[in-house]
Amino acid sequence: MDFHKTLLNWYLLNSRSLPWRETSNPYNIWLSEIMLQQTRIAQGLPYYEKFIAHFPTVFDLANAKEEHVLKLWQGLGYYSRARNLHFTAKYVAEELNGIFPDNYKDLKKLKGVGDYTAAAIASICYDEPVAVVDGNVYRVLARYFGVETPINSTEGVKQFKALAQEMLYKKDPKHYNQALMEFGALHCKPKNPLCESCPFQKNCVAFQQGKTASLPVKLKKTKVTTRHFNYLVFKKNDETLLQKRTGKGIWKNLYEFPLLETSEEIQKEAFTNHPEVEKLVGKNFKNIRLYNNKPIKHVLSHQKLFAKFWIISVEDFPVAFEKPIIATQFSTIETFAVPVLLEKFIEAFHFSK
DNA sequence: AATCCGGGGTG
DNA sequence: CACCCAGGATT
Repeated sequence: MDFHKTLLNWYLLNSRSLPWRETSNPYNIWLSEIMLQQTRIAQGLPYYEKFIAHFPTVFDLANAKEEHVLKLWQGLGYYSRARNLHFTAKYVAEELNGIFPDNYKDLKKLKGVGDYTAAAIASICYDEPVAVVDGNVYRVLARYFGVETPINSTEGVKQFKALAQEMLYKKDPKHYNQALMEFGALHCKPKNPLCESCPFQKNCVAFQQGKTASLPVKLKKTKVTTRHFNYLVFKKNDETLLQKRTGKGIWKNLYEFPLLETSEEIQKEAFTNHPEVEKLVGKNFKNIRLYNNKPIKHVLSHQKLFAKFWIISVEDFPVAFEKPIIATQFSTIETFAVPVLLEKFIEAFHFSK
């Protein structure tokens, strides 16, 4: 049996019911594809529902404030996706009359839309015969054909892209593409794939040669740096201070308490004597208490963060900040987009005490 | 070509 | 703990 026939038959019996499968509206498909980049469906699904409810059309998204978009994106990670999403929504609404490009080549010009996403939208919305190559596709093809080229090498990317395009069932790219990804996600899983019930068993090189567990091949892992964050949680009656993260680096355009980063974990005496702290609050160390004696560990893809939250009670807020600062009632913090690390602190910390 | 960018699930 | 997820942008 042909590969595509077996695949599409499997898909017919095993596909999940998902909201973006009920439509061919490029706005919905685009939104879902951006959200699902490096993100599991279970994690992205509630965000998709939330965005569609708040922004039914690309015009609604274009007219929103970036702050609102980031707030709704909060917790999903890779926040450049949200910023690019908003940028592209404005572009499509204002420059393209709200009409998305209808082909792979032009879709790829949109900010935040790369090879994968352009192929997904083009095939799903417009039946263009372009193969998607995501993590699932790499895995299924590497195993089925026994390809040992590292999937994240330049050579591997080229090879798998060509292979995927060659295998593509051009008469129905929309369902073939989704079927291949769905098969990788549900059946040909990274760990414990369901080989015993696999319809490709007979022709799968990895299964025949017992290589399933070692495919696909991937080059090294990224090295993780460690950082130490000290958050200054000012407390003036029911108000506190927030700053917006700008420039490069993590959490761009999200909010946080004023931050003092140190090269090592810092204890109370060193903290109160730190020049930056003295500059802000003087030597009034009696008003400073440490919320968590043990640093809170927060892991990102390239960084391991250790955070201490210092509660600083004041009668007047300092004015010596270098970056713009916002005074807000603690109960109003929830309107700001903050990293999950801070969201957890805010939830646990009872500001009135 | 390498590195950066989140957060959560899985084994 | 290591690995992965419906990747893309930047350097």
